[in-house]
Amino acid sequence: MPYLDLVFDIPHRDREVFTYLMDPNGAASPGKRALAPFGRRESLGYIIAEKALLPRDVAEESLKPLRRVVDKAPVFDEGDLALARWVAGYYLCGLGEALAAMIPSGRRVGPSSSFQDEEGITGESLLLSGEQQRALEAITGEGPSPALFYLYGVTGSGKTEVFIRAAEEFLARGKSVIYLVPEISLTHQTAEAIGRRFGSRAATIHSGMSPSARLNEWMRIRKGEVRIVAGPRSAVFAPVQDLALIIIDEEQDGSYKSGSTPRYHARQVAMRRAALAGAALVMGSATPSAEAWKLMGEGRIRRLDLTRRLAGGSVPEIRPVSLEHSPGCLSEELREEIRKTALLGRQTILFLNRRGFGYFYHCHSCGYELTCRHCSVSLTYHKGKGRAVCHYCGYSVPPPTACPQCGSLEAAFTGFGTETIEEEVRRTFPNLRLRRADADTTGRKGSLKETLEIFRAGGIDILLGTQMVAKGLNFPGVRLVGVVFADTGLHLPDFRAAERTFSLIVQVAGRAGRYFPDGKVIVQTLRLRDPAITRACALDLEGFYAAELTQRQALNFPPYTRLIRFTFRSREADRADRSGQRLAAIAAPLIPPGADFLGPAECPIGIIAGNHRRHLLLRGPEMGPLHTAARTILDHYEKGRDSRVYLEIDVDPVSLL
DNA sequence: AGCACGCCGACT
DNA sequence: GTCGGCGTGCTC
Repeated sequence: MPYLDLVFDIPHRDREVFTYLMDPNGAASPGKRALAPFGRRESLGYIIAEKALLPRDVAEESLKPLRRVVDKAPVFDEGDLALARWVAGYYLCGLGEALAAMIPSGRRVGPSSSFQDEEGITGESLLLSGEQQRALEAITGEGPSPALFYLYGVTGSGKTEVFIRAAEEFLARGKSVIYLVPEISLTHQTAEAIGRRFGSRAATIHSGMSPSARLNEWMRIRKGEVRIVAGPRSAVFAPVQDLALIIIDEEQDGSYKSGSTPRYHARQVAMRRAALAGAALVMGSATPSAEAWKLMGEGRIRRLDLTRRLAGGSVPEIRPVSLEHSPGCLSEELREEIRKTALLGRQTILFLNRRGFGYFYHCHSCGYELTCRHCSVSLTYHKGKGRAVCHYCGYSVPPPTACPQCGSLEAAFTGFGTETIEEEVRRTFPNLRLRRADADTTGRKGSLKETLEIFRAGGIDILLGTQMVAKGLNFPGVRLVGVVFADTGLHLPDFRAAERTFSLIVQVAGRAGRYFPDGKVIVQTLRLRDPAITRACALDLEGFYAAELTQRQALNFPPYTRLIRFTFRSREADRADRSGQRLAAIAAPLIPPGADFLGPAECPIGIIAGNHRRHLLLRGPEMGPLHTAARTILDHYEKGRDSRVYLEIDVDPVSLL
């Protein structure tokens, strides 16, 4: 066939498929990538089809030949293409953008593989508890399709072992498994464990690998040499043969949602892939997302409970403590428990979801606030760097010695971050060994891993950190967990704020006393009565989700509705305003029955890096009609759009900031 | 998303 | 006069 259809990784406006002349060697075929003359340059394109005839409106003379075919063997097949088409349709992006997100960008396939076969690969099979055994049988047994499961169990109840056993069972049947884990924190730990267990039959694909290493693993997986792939969200696209099971660990984790086009959610893609392949899907967490909880309640996902902590641990005592009358950021109770823990020769984790030393500079005389020049957020003082820094764009200034506006000395940074805590803890407990782990201390590679290893070995008494110490880590020596300030994020104008706060507290609390019955958790707060905090401290999951779902339903928010978010960005505020208003005017007559739209409005963070931001939310009970409406709206919007306004589309947004 | 073309202000 | 700022438009 003389012609080839290609797509490119560009946001498509009107046209997205480009036709080229077949290359003379005939090396080109669908599924391979090729360099092609594209505009005034050469671009890497994806060959999606061959064809014999040209559409009426295309002249043969306007076609160019390919420059060079990049791949010896196809990097994607019909199934991948079908999935890419679904991603492009669901997330309203170009087919080329979808393919680019699915397939590693490496050009050359080299040697090496993630894991090697070692001695004793088969060992370390633990005896399962009754609950674990029943869960395993449900997942691996014959059942109605689609087989959707949720392994719901407290931290330490042995979810991972059930996942691995289920994987083993499917591998024994000659099938393949994808095992998804959240970004960074759990990726390496789990991937290593999978590698140890499955040797060269396992592979991992993660952001730390070079593009060629990723492509290499990708090709091994495609050839069927690999039967189990462990990795973060992009691993949901791994081209395994005979897929029979997808595992999603820590299902509620935000890193499953992509932050750039296509803004896909690995859970959504996994459900689609599992359905297409006739595979089972099993998610797991101690704190399911509200979406998953609702589906379990409706019986659309089968819930499998793990209620018992293994390894002799028990549920720790979780005590909410008011920070109101504490002079610093450590309450009397927390200080006392740190002391007691140290005397027992055990370890403490302190958690605070905020970096820096002070996050809000305020002048009591004139009311001045120190904010970023390019973003509408306040600057955070980082003592280590000696600068006041913007966490959104990196802009920084030397910390003022007096109010920059009126010169008053009644001006200072208030509020605390991990650096503040570090200083206070060192002052209060000069003899205890403390290490801080946050984005500022883990800049260089491997430093977090090193800190965690020292902590595990007992070389640190207190581990202080942000999110990165909160999840999935098991340290037998930990007795005490202190949540320094649980309220961060609760005030955010985001309908998921309570859910995030709740699940973070429960997750962090799970780090305490996994192997001993005397675990203690202290949750410091200024909102002792906030239901997200009281219910988290009582480990009242049922109560929290019931109340949260009632609220979501009353306010018409997910999971009772679906959302599509349109975000407008421009250097000029009025251009962003006008584009938002224009989209609203286009949308108004096209809103499906039962649906509505919110906005346009200024985004909660109105300016980031000098870009003024406005957004509009399309909301409705079903995604189907919303999609149809959104496509029509976008078609109209494209004609006569302001070229200085950037529009970003987010289907099922997780954050509205 | 690139990448060139083109149309206005600063400088030799 | 021209160098280069970036705004605009096109890509088989």
